[in-house]
Amino acid sequence: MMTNYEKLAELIFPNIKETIEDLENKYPKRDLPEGAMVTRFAPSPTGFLHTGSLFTSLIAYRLAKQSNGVFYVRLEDTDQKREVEGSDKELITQLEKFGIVNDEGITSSGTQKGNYGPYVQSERQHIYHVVIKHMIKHGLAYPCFCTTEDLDEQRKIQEAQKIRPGYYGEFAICRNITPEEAINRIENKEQFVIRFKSNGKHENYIKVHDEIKGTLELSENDLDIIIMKSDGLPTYHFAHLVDDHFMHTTHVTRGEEWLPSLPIHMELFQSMNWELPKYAHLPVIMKLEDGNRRKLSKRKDAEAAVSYFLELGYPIDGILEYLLTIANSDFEEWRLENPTLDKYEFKLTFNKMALDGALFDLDKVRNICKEYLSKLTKEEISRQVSEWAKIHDQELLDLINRDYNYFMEIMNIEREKDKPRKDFEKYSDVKDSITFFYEDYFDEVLKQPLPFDEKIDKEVIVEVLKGYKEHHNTECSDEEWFANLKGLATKYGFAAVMKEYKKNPENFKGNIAHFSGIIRVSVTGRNRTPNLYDILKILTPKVVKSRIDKVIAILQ
RNA sequence: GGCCUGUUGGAGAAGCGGUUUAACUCACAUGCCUUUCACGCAUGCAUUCACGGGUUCGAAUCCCGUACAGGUCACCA
Repeated sequence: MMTNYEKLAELIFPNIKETIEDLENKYPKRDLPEGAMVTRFAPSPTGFLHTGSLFTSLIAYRLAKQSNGVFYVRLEDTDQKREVEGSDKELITQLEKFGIVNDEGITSSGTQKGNYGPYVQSERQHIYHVVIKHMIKHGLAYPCFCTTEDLDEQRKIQEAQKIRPGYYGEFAICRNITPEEAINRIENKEQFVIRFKSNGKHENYIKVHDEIKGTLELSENDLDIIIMKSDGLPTYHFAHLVDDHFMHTTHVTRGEEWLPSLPIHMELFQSMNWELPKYAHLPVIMKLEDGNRRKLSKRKDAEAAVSYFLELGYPIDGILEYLLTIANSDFEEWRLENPTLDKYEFKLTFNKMALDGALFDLDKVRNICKEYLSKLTKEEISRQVSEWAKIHDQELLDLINRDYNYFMEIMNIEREKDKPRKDFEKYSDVKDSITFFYEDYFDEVLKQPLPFDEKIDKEVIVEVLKGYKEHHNTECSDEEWFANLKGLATKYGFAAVMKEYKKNPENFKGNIAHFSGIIRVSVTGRNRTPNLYDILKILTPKVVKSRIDKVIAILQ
């Protein structure tokens, strides 16, 4: 003999034959070592990867990896209105660029992998319906026939009377509808949603535990929240219950905006008698505007989209290291003590996570990237720059490909030593600082006035250049070359020693800095460069002499 | 507006009742070194931990209030 609840459930879901038990059997407990964490990243396909999402997914990913657990990606596409075509693949592709590769879930090619799928919520409708059917049968959920207008009106009344708005208690009109009436109305084709029948009391406080924030006291949930929309798709709260249960998530990591809905989730899990996962509500990355903090916004802040960094060519590892420094406050110190270890040797912990969101600090990102790039070998940095150029800068790529070994030598200037240069923070900085190594670019430079020091007369410059050209020789050490340069400087009336010049500047035509500056400007077209000796050596004597001739010709 | 959370220098933060006259990193400033630059080195940058009160021999650390900031109150996630 069927109860009326059962009849109602049958009427709404006539085709659902599976039971909760069937699902439990289909998605058995994962066989994982003790302490392994199952985490997930659950984006909605509403656009490209946000810097904040990269942050939360990095944490989820590391938590799983460092505990030999599982990290999966589930697509939360239950809101068709906001969906952006193709953004799901884009999300995964970008995540993969950062080395965040999921064990299960959706892939960049549009397929899915793993035994707990489907990992796309719109494909899981059947599963949600099994659970909802069960809940209706057991009086845990009910159909609600209130229209959006009804709800709006009720909200207005509540606000006017200064009562807490929402669908609860006496305001939850449809919870008292008998199954018989509900059956009638559904048979009359009335639209409905399914609501959860809450047993909570708002006056009761419950202790909730968050891995990061600790134990908090929140009001018990008493809202009869919607679990299934009229289009048959689940709402977030319900999908969270079902998916994280059957996918056996151990730790739910999500933005802290979810904290207030934790009591809802707790009651949901409790009603099904399912084990509650652990929750970690992560701080959100902020931005300072007019003295106020606000969330990093994709619309207002270029750096909110991960693509910004990719396009400008910030090194992936630099970004990741930065995110790790804001994820765990002791990461920076660890990095200082272990400069050569892989960043993932560091173990992320909840108790070192910040309670509130850090301001996104581009200066610090820059510094970390500079530091990172300066430590790479010439092979590695050359490879990274050309990889980037392939996608983002054809002109640079052409330059590199003229002679890859030449390019590598340029990149090697003052590299691979104790105190390497730190002047690249991103790949897009490279082009401008290497163009003068190429003859056609240098000829362009010569069309503009050269930035010689104004204190030195043109005639002197020409004289010095002629003299230097005669003696130019880099077939020796840097020290020898510079000693020779000093000798030459003295010969032309320049002070070889700075201190002597400073004592009596009027006794000299200039100092060694001026003297080397003449060579520097003539050969590179600029007055700030890396070590001159290295540059001269790479350019070869032939090119150096030809450039000096060109400059002399211009000056005369 | 109700509820929740937070507030240590410009930024990230350590500290969680007594060698803290508040560590460290970034930024900034000054100086030194130096052939320019980039490094490097040195020094400076919170007499005080949002404010007010309380507990205590003793508080950034515990309690209360105020202010400010953030989050949340959808058939969005």
